[in-house]
Amino acid sequence: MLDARFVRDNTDAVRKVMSDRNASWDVEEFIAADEKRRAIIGTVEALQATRNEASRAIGILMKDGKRDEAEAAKGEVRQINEQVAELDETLAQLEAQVRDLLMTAPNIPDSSVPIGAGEDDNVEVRRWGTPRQFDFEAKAHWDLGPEMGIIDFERGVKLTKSRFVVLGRDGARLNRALINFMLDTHGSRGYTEWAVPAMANSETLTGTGQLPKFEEDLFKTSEGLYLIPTAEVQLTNLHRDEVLEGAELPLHYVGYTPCFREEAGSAGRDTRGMIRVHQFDKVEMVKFARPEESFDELEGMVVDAENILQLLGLPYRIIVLCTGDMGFGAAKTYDLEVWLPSYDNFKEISSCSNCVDFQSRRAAIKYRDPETFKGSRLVHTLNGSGLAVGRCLVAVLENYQQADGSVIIPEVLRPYMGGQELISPLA
RNA sequence: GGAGAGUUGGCCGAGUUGGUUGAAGGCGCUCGCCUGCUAAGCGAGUAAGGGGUUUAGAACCCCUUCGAGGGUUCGAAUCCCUCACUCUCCGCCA
Repeated sequence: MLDARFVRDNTDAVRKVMSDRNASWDVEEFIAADEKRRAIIGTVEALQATRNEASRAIGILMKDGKRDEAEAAKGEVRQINEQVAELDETLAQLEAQVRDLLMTAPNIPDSSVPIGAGEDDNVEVRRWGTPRQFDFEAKAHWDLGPEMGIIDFERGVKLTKSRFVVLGRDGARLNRALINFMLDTHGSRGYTEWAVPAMANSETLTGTGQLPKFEEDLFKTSEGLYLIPTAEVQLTNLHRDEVLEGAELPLHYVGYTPCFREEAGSAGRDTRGMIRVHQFDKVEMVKFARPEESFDELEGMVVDAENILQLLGLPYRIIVLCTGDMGFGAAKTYDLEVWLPSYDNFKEISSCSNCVDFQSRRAAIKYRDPETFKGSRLVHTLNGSGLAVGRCLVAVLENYQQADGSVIIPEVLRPYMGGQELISPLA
């Protein structure tokens, strides 16, 4: 959520930002509604002030036993209340309008973000590793997995529906090994681990920005709860409506959860394999930081995500998303893209964003630091995948496959698989 | 799922015959004093959100908020209704 006062005072800047972002957000409508709203608040509060005073006077009259005078004053107050009730109705409408507008406005990109229309304008920052040259015909995971008996697309459909997958045998173990490896690695670098519910209520989803605008992307239960699309939602909302101590910042959190996405509107994209499915596993990093340090923390978070890929020996590149391609709540986003032979290209495996105060304003996450300022201020929140487990599994299979149909297990994962070095093809 | 008790400021905790109670007291925290340092002690301050004024990184004024929402009333933390959550007992169950 944007700061209403900021929008009010920087209409031109906001207008430009919205166009940079390809967002159709009506600045004029907001300004008009907000102005009306504030005017009504003024009159309502003036009326309330006189009413409060009159009420107090009645109390004194009653105490003094001046019944008649008190009764006369009551009528006057009743009239004021009628006026207030009437104004309150229009005020409620205006407040709803202003809130809805504010809730659907995307975040303002940081000045360092490249301006661009879409994904073609994203800028590559750096690369690591060299994509392997295969001296045999490399297989895509959607062929390799079923042949090895470790990915079962058909039974995923049978059990649930399309875009759900089953992992079997060493595929299931590899998945679990990846999760534990990622959690342990981040844990050893100072991230506190959490295990959180896979379902969340609407306040939680509103706090991180999925609601109200993106409800169609979420699975909803009959009780009005939602399946989480990412652990970011839960890890960030851990501190909703809390005031953190400045001395304990920055906080570095990590958690593993399954993630659920409707993928409404992505029909036809990445339909083969398990790149885009309704349920996938992900290890997520979340940080709470002071405003002045949040962009440094973002760089650090990218390094922590990279570290996983480097330890796994998977080639990747890093890009900065341009204004037109950034997510709703982000002020700046780096994507990590891993090399996938089946795509003959890099594919997103992590997205690390600094949301600055966009989420903390919605979720009321603040911090105090008496040495530096009075009262409390909004913290900055950051989140990043560390990493998407399913896509990582795919990357391992495809990049480490051998001519005989087996797959070498990266060394760092072997301790998590009982020392096993190889996933063998089905006999 | 059934019965009962509860939900007050950063924390603990008073306040239920409705009326200067946004709320006693304590802890914590901030500033000052005192002591050779620390501790103890003394004094002062210390909620959030919103609107407005101004010599505007600060100050002042007003409104709202005592789990949430609604109702009664001139006036509600205090009375009534609905919901959520917590605790205790019972039932059920990984």
